[in-house]
Amino acid sequence: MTYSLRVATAKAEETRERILDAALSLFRKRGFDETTMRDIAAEAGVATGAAYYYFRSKEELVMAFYARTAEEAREVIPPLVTRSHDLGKRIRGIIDTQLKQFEEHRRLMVALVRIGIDPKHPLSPFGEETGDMRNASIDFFREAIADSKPPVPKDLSADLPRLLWLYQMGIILFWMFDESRGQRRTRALLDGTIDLVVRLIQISSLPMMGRLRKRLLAILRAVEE
Amino acid sequence: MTYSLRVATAKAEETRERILDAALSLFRKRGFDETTMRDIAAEAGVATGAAYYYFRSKEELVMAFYARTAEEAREVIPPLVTRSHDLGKRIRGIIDTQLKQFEEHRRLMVALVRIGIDPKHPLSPFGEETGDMRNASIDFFREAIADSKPPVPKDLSADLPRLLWLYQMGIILFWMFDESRGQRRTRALLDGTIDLVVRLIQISSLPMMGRLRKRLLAILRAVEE
DNA sequence: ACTTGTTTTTGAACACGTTCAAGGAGGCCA
DNA sequence: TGGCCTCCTTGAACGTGTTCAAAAACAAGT
Repeated sequence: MTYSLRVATAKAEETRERILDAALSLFRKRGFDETTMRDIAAEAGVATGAAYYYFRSKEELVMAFYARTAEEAREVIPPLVTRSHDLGKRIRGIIDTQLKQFEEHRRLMVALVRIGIDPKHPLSPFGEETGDMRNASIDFFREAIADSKPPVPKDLSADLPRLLWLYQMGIILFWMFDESRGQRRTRALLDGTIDLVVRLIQISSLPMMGRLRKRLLAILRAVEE
Repeated sequence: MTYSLRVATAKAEETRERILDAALSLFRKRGFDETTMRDIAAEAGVATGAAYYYFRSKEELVMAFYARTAEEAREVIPPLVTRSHDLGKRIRGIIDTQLKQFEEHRRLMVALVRIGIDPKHPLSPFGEETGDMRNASIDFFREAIADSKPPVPKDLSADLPRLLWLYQMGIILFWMFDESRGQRRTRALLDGTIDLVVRLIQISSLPMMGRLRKRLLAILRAVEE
């Protein structure tokens, strides 16, 4: 799941990397729309068509970047989660890490959203092709709610990770378009809502709230069919 | 705010309408991406460039459709809201009406979302240029919470309409990609969540919950700066 | 009717994402 | 060495959204 087509030899791998690096460098300097595939190929010192030998589309270059960071995350996040039992801190840690990874290319992710919001598109975060990456990401949250303080009721533990992942996607979306200095509006949103999420889980854990939990889960089921 | 450029004469208005109708007809038959501007112009019996005299881009053709339904909504929704005091029914009515309006062109709206999700784009529902339409839409909800059963606490009445509008946008987004028969997953989502929203407003209205309301509003302020 | 200015229409031209047929480059076996 | 196969590379060509200079149609004043 490295989002690259055919790479059999070392030289090919090197070419692919050169193209991806050229692309990212230009994207950062001029923006996604302002960079042409011809530019990228020229910068990488190959013919125009070469990029399409390794990447199916311009957007897939961005996806390759995303996949690269996702691999990094798989090494960074798990140890981070075990560092504390506080649920809020764990969630915050996961999200902060991802944001930091994307930081340099914040606006670039817009290109992914534009096409990815349609679940039918191959590169959609909701689609099939990205399933492995998505599941890995969801598993971060699965780890986070295991043995956490406050504890998560058993009947939520199957679905909550997916809901938290969705929450994370929302935050990232907001962050991408947050032009405030240092993206401090996103900080405010995180500060306010993570607390809320944890509190909500806590409240719904009360014995008297079993009915509420069942109702919420029923909605979730109905929506997912 | 009709999303049309220069229309000085009646004949021009007629040409514009012919182009828009040709576009919508083709979009519905073949889909947005599969329809070319040359197709549209040919169908309307004009030269390729003519479409760009009336519409700034292919997407603006979709926006013109959206604006058209928005005008319709302004006539249909207000009387509908006064028909009942039940907050849930009112909200449901507003959303159902919009969905019905879009029904025939459900997948078409994807084209708007793709570019509109970026608040910087002129056609974004969050941007400046669409402000009038957005405000009109928000006002539907302002009417809905006035004199409603259950009543809405005063300190929420300024912000709640915008929040409900956001909720509606989320529902519409979900609906656009809902391929279940008759979009019944969206129905399930509505059935479940409208009740929840109303219940939430109800609970937060309890006198003891003044602090919670203040906290939520503080988050909202911080996020909006 | 002629002039002048404005609105509308035209279709060629441009830029860019993408495709593809053709041609190396390098290995492997006879 | 020659033949063959796979992997990689090339750059021209295609389709499409969009622009634009020029022409046509029209309106109004004289």
